[in-house]
Amino acid sequence: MIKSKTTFSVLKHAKKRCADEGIKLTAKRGVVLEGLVAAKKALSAYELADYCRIELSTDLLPMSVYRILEFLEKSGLAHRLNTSNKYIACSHIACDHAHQPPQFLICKSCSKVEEVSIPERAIEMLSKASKKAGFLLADNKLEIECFCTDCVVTKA
Amino acid sequence: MIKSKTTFSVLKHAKKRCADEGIKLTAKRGVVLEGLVAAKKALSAYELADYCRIELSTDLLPMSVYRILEFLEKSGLAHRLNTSNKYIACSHIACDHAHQPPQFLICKSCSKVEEVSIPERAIEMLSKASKKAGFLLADNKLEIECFCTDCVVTKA
DNA sequence: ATAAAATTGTTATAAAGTAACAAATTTCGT
DNA sequence: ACGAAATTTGTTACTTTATAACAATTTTAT
Repeated sequence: MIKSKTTFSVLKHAKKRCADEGIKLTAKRGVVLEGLVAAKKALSAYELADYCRIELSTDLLPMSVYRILEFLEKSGLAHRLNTSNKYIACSHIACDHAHQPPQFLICKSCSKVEEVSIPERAIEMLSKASKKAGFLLADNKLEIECFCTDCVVTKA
Repeated sequence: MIKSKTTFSVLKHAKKRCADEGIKLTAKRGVVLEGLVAAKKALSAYELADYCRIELSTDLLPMSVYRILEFLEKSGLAHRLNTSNKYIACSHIACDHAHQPPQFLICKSCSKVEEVSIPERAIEMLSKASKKAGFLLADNKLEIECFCTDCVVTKA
């Protein structure tokens, strides 16, 4: 399989970042991350295991995939989408600056995911409304169910 | 088991509403809804089956529970929380007026759930940010991960 | 009363996720 | 470089979550 320039470049950044921060990106972890970056969409742990086996010639048991995904998430290289039980590569791996907790727009129809940053002001309003109800925002992560433009068009 | 006044009252409202709207709230569906209302928290389908068996003396196979929950959701009597794969009774069963799509504050520590309505203005901001990224909000449902006051206190 | 539709029962199985422990590898102090 | 400790990976078994497929029953409407 020929790695796209983009995937290659993202992985290079990831490796550099791990080296800098003392995060151990082992061979297997690298493969899982590569799969996630190359897939360019959210994948379940099992789908990712399939992807690694078929596209990257690396056999991985689900248990290993889960463990590695947990690691990648802690290291900020991947995100877990709780609404779909899938994982997606962080879209900021190749950036060097720090980032806000992400918000995700998830297409209900085709599962396309976009990582965005909604205005600070909107978060504040959520925070305020929560506080009023006796809750404190855990983080500013948000998973928002949407339809992407493509799916809206084809449906109309 | 002695039904609390509240549960009883909510169920009465639910039955009336179903009668009015031609929704068939059968005996089993009634039991599942009763369990959900009485539990006063989000339950998985399996937890709910246990609850119905133990507290309400009604045996229900998971398959049935899932089917009934699907029905209750369509009828607006219950909500499915996608982030936790659990279900919760709609907090507006006893009201008669129409309601907005709900937002949920979910305690990451104790799973307590509060159904709220965040300000229209906040939704607008989300909608706008989404549109900018090429997504259309599917509905205004939102599941927000929080810590409830109790859990924040006990942790501090 | 009876055909059609809706609901429920039943069995089996798929899919998602985790626990527990063993083996291998890496790290680090001496 | 050597061996103890820590980390990572392999392996097996299992739990939890969810659905498919079809049969039996009940309800609804004509």
